Amino acid sequence: MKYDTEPELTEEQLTHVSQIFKALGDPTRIRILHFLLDQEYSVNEIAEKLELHQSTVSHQLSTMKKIRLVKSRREGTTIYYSHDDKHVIDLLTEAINHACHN
Amino acid sequence: MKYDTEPELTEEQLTHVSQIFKALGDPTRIRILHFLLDQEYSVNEIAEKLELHQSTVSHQLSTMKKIRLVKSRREGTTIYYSHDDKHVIDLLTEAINHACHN
DNA sequence: TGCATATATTAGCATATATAAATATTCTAA
DNA sequence: TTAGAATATTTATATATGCTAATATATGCA
Repeated sequence: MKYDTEPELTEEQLTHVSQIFKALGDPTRIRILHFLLDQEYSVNEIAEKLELHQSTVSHQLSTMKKIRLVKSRREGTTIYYSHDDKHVIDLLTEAINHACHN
Repeated sequence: MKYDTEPELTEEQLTHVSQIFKALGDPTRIRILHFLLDQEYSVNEIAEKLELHQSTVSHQLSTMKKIRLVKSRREGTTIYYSHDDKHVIDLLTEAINHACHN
């Protein structure tokens, strides 16, 4: 039996890649990330615009921040979020573009 | 309050895109898809090479087949699987490449 | 200090899903 | 038609996760 010559994935690669895809595998997180495509927004702005509970947005932002998909910036009591991984944004927009003409 | 001018994602786009990312968000499925990069393999070959239970491989292949990530071909009692969405393969390899130098 | 606003965290619930063992199905060959 | 091989399905279990309400924390201001 002959097998592929592709190099095996390392444990780290597997973990990292699946973590990112897992984060993108939820409609709510996709909506949030997509909303942050070109501009930063506060938690409340995101919640209002996307019609989500404040705690839901905060929670999902925190999960995305843990794996460096978004970053935050404080201004008084307000915290602005923006995306923090251009490559992930590229993956997302490519997937969306592909979903369009399909 | 001013909001982004990006077009809102449609329900269909959201569902489709999150479905694909969700499928890629599991290490076992990534290993299987990656193993199928350049060549088709039978269920047993995949199970042996990746050291997974036969039922696990069969189950994961069936979930990926449902959403057209893989396709199958029968030859006697053996069923060969291969990937069926070049674009998803591209997303995967891009993510892996990025994970390498990171 | 005390109050209001914005955000974060906690806890509970419901749902989803990954794995594995056991069983069933499908096909080939004798 | 019957046995064996390959794959699929069923069932059970454990784990993860998304959402919500409630509460906590942090900041700015009177």
